[in-house]
Amino acid sequence: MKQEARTATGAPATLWDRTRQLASREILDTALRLFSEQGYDETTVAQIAREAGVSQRTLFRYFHGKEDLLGGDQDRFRQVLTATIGEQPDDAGVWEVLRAGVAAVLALHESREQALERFRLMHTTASLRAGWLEKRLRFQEDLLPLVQARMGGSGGTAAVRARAVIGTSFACLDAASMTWVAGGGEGEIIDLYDECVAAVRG
Amino acid sequence: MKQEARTATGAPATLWDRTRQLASREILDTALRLFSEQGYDETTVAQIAREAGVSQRTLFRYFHGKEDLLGGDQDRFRQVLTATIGEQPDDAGVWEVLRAGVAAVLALHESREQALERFRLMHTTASLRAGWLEKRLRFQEDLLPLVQARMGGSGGTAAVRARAVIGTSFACLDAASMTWVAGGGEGEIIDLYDECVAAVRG
DNA sequence: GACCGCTTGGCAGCGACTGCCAAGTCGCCC
DNA sequence: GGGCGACTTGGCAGTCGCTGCCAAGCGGTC
Repeated sequence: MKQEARTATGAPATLWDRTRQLASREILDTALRLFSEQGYDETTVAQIAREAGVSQRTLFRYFHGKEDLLGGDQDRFRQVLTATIGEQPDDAGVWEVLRAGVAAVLALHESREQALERFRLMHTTASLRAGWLEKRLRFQEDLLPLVQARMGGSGGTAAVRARAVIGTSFACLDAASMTWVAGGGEGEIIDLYDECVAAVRG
Repeated sequence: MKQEARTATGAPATLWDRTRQLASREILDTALRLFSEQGYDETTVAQIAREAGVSQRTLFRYFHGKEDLLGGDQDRFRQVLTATIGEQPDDAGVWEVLRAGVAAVLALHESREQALERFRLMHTTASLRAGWLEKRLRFQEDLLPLVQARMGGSGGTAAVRARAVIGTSFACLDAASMTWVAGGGEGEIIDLYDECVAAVRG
């Protein structure tokens, strides 16, 4: 499996790439549909593969695991997050920087409905939630040097404090999205996030 | 499998209970030893069962899953946490209350070495970390009503803010324990925790 | 000593996931 | 356009965590 090549227009170059992209979408859509209809744990990978028209073996070549079938590409997630935070102005505070990162990540969802469904599944399925939290923690470690550089302060304890601030930011995102889902998708997640940060720092 | 009965002195009543307790310890010790020696993912449940002298089937009757073999009984965890937080004076602030809960949970470890080894395994093994984070999130939901009652404030948004504060507290515990492990177990976790909270609220 | 209840172990089976191998398809170059 | 090489696909077998089921064994009690 090769890295996907694209032309300057963003359209896939070869037939292979086009089929690959099509298959990927088909699998992703099928998975989200089945998860919504019958629940995550009640849906087997074999069923998704069957209904998407690929073999189970191929499905596992496209995605690293069942969890990846929801939420899609976490690499893109990571890229957007680190890029956004990296390109913030130097004089911006840590909290502003992290807020920008959160906003950028939230903007990745294609539609409000899709975002709601994904968050709903995530917060109601223990195994999914665990997986998400784990990935999240890896993002935190990625962000550590970036944030640490902005915090300055005394050397020895800089890492702890940076970790704490990043962890808090994500915890606020969790609290916000959870509440957003509980409220049926009313309002904006980022507003809830702001309220969370205010409550913590208040 | 029945609930374990104990006499007034705390000693197990029947022979069955005593053997059960012995088997439980044997399994737990074997698991921790093997995890330390060869890693969590590299250790199979079958191996633990074999070396502990029980069948695999019995092991799964004692513990709900492989994850429970590290960190032991999360019910006790939950009990201590909610009890400690519940019995804090009414005029104590949310942050003090949560700090007391964290301290009580940290005090549950039998020894410094055991705590260090557990945290080390937890923070270096992705699957374990995921499981821990998931349990943690369930604790957060348990604590939600207790904390929310203490925060008061305007009704509509009380839940979000309570979730954010609890999440932040746990995030600080994570940051503290991670840094503690990275430092080889130097100093006290609770001090690092305090520094984290200060950094966030500062 | 006999009966009842709880525990134990083995077996079969499911679901996620991986390595391996053979067959098929695409792209490119002669 | 044919053929070669690169890449993808599917199937099979196997591992590991985990569960349900059933028969056998042991502890406690009358």
